[in-house]
Amino acid sequence: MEPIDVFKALSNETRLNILEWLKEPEKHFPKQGAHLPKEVSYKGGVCVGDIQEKAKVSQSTVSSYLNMMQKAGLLESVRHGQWTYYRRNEEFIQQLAQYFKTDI
Amino acid sequence: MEPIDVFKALSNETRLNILEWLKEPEKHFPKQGAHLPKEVSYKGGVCVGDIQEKAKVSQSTVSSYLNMMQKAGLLESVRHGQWTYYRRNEEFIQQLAQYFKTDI
DNA sequence: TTGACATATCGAAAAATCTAGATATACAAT
DNA sequence: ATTGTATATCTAGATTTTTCGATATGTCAA
Repeated sequence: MEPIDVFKALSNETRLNILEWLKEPEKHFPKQGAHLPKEVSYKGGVCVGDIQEKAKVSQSTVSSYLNMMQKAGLLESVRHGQWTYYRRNEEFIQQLAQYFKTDI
Repeated sequence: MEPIDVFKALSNETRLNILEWLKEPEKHFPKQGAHLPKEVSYKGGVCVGDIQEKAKVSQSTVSSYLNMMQKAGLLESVRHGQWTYYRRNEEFIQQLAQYFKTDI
């Protein structure tokens, strides 16, 4: 875990919003999972396009944001067909909260 | 509390180090408190010069780092004579850990 | 009150980040 | 095969951050 990369990822309003939205995907992304067939269970995953629409930044920007957050460990993704679904990496975020509590 | 300012403050190796050093000032700053007279009790406070020496960045840089961290809420300071002593704002950091746990 | 020292602030160059549009890639449907 | 759609990558200009040296301010000591 690279704390600095995590903090950098969190140092941006839009990225922080994305992380919060993904806590309650069904609330913030009503159309969520529209393309996800049932045999692929990826609970809470939201595709890039839906996130882009809500975040109101360009497609390339949201793509690189998501990539950055994933590299930092905050998100995980799965590609299905032409869509990439991102969701929070709750296990990592849990560890992070622990790290924060004990190390910061 | 402005989470983004906090995360920006933590997005730098040197600043992160300073925060960690200040968890155990007597360990990391052996000469700590050399100028602090006993009647001023400011436990754990370390003066700018000592921090600069350890951080190995310029005086102006360390001064602005400390100011930034204080504005973010992470540090608090007291001036005594010609020295300014900085220490962790543990109460704030505590709240922060809580925020992190519940909101991130 | 002058000189020395600690810290803060200013101004600027270099580096990093932000963000978009253009293009590439991957897949789906026809 | 071709076209359309979703996402990723590339490129580049704008903005922000980093970091320093120079200078200013505040304080102590002689």
